[in-house]
Amino acid sequence: MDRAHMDVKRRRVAKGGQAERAGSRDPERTRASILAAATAEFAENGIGGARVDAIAERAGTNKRMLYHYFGDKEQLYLAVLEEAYIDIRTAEKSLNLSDLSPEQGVAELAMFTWKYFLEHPEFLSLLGTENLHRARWLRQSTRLKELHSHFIDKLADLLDRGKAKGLFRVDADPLNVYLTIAALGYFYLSNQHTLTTIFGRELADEANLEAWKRHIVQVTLASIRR
Amino acid sequence: MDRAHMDVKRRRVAKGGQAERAGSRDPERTRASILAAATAEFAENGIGGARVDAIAERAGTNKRMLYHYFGDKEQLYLAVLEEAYIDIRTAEKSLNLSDLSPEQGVAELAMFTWKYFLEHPEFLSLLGTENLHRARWLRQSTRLKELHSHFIDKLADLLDRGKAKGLFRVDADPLNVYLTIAALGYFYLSNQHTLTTIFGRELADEANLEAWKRHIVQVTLASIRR
DNA sequence: CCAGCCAGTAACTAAACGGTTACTTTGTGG
DNA sequence: CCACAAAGTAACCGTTTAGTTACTGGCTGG
Repeated sequence: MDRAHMDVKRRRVAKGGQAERAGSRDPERTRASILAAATAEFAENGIGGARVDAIAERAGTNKRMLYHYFGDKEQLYLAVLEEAYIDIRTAEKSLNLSDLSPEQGVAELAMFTWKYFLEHPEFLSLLGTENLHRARWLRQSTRLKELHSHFIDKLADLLDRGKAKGLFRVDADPLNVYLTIAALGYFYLSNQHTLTTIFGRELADEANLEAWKRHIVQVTLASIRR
Repeated sequence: MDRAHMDVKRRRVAKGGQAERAGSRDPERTRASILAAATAEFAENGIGGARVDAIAERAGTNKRMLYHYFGDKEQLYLAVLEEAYIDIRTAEKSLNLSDLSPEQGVAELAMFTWKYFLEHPEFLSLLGTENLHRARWLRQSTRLKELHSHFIDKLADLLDRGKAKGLFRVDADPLNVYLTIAALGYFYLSNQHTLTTIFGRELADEANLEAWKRHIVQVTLASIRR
């Protein structure tokens, strides 16, 4: 056999759109590939419906590696959840609300959140799964408790500026504002399949998505304006 | 054995709060008991996590009866889903919006929806599960397609009365109003576990629940008022 | 009054599942 | 250059799972 002489340091190029498959002898990539495959599998099937064999196959590797890197199915799920939260909080950091007027800042936060939810359906799905289990894994996670919401403070500052200018109600609460934004986006997207089936409006159509984004901004601002 | 002489037509009284157990020789009750047990099991664990054995045990019967009445696990899930939708639409019929002023009517609908969600966590959970699977079973269901939303029409009438009086914006859309009400209630309750963990506010506290109900009413009205 | 049918039980089965074992391959430092 | 550790493979294992079989008990109508 001369297979040993081939494939030296040559790495497979990831095919567009698909999760990267594990390369040979590249632990970093194998780990990442398993995590990506697990994210998709857990998001599509929930924790009870996800299959360890399916994850290994999607990752282009085998179960042994999955257990090698992540311990067991539950720890792998936790790693997926942690990564998902870290990703959104990291993305939120790119928002610079302090440069904007209070109204623009709230509008920007609402549009950012909407866009993030729209582009990351797997995040919404994982949230749903985690809540089904009453945040059992999230509560365990030490990593995520620290993550907290430094970001609620930034929103509080924004609201305070608006209150000082007499634009916003003095009782406007930052967590309530965020919950309002998140609720309107989350429900529309995560429940779109049952809603579309029952009410017969194609919620996923471009025009409807755009209209709902405007609706979120309008509603959020209306709820805090004096 | 004289077991045969006991238990004649004597039926077990359901214990408070718990799902009724199947009685002997009472097909109606056995069926209902399996359905109640399945509702709880699917709501707690999702479709992939629900166990047929667990359902049979919770129902106080055995698997054979479950397959006898419902065919298989998926058909049982569909029966649970159908019942859950029929229950909420039936409850909605008790709302008499036409007797109220437009503003009172919208407020009443919002409070009704909130109360229903609060008292039926299993319904929220089943919605989440069904959406995870892209409404796969709901779309199959012929029973539910007919159910539709006769109720959106009643809301449209209410809005029209408000528009005629110059109270509501002429572009206020009934489906959007309902989505707004449902979104704010659904997200707060179904995601309460992750939200409470991350943001450290006990969303399930009585005072917070009451405040959020008022928030929903206020936000909904603010979004349609001229 | 009993034949037949329906409710109900328990033990079983084949397949799928999460997790492990025994093994091979390969890059790297002494 | 080779010993060793880490990466990777595939076949395997015990358990759990959805679904079935073979059976019992008892109500009902002819």
